Amino acid sequence: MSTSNFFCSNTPSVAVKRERRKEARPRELLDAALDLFVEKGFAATRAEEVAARAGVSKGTLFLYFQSKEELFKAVVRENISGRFTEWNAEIEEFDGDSAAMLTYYMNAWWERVGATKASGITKLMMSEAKNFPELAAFYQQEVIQPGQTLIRRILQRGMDRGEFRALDLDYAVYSVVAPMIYLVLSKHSMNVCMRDDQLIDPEKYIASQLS
Amino acid sequence: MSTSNFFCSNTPSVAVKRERRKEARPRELLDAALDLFVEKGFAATRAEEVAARAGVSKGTLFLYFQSKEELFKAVVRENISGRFTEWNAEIEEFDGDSAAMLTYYMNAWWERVGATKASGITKLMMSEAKNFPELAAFYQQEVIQPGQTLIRRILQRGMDRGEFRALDLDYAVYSVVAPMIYLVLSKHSMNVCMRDDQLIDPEKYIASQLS
DNA sequence: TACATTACTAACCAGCCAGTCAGTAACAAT
DNA sequence: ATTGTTACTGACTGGCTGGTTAGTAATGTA
Repeated sequence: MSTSNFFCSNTPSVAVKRERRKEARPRELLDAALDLFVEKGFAATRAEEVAARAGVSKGTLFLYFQSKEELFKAVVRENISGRFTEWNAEIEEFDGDSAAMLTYYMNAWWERVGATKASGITKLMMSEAKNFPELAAFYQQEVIQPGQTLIRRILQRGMDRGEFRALDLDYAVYSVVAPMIYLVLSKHSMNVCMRDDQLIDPEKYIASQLS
Repeated sequence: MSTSNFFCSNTPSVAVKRERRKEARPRELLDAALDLFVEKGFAATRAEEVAARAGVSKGTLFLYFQSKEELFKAVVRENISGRFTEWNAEIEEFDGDSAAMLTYYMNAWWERVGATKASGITKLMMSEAKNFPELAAFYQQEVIQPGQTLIRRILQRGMDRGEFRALDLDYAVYSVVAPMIYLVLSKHSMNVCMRDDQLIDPEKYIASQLS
């Protein structure tokens, strides 16, 4: 204790100037949380660490988000499920053939989610779903359900317009999703053992899946 | 407290008869550990739980394994890396053409590892490697390294005998490994969203990869 | 039966972390 | 300046878990 008093005059120059920015905090916290969740997983990410990266104290984090799980849900909404309304709208006004539409959406998804940090969430859910059933349920109904519905609508459109043959929808949806999942996993899990030139070229891969 | 005293005479009939079975404990603990690690991941599996499933107390677990990480390493040795010596030996005496050899080994791997609980270890490492660098290093040199070497030997044999065209070995090894990884992941991560009839048929899948 | 050995247990400790809250200081209004 | 509001902090709590150890009881021996 005497020590801490003795030295405390050395460091106060770095004394953090406390700021009040109510508007900016949530986004900054969400950004920090996305980074850390993707990097270390949900369980292994400590709340204090998220707060520190966002430049606030742990207390502040819990001022804006009720719990660590709520923080995670907010990250998912911000980066993934929030986009479904936008995409569902785009479907209405798209007027090419359905194969082109499918290609467009798969590439759009890759650009806006697959290629970004957000895709780490997918991998995270796969590894931790069992340990956090509530989050798994949330993800199921907030991401998987809407995603499958979206693809189903495109496929249905193709069948209605006579562009696709009659399909078992459940199976066909999976055929569309599986390669995208594979892309994401190879991006997030196999980087370690792959050289740059071994990385899959997403655009070619998507094209090759649409035979 | 009065309550616990009050009721304690009800349950002692189930009083566990303590057994001394020094020989059997390690295997029982390893089996329990494999189950739980695969089911819940490394970090989320509690030592006491492993002990309980093996029918001993936590103290006993640490009597046989120095730490949780050592327990994990032992599980990996028991279920994966222990088999490499056996397989390396088999290579010597195999006398078909190298394509058949490759098919044989991929199917053998699927039967003895991929299709069993042990394949869950692969998924586990992918999700938790970053949080446990020492385990990652261990897995790298105990599993990935020998595995790649094994495949390399087969490919090299094929090239030496003029059965395979000249290959970039690093790349070719990955081409062999990737589909197996995909098989394992779809087995452990996508069961939730796949119906039985959607599950990939491993044998056909392997065959289709060998074009 | 008496004694020795040791596999096994259960209570305990130390450290970690999500979540809380009494207090502090930044800013606004007057 | 003075006062009021509230965004923000950091010390604290309670619960959990990896690892330890003093003690207990199962088994062998004579």
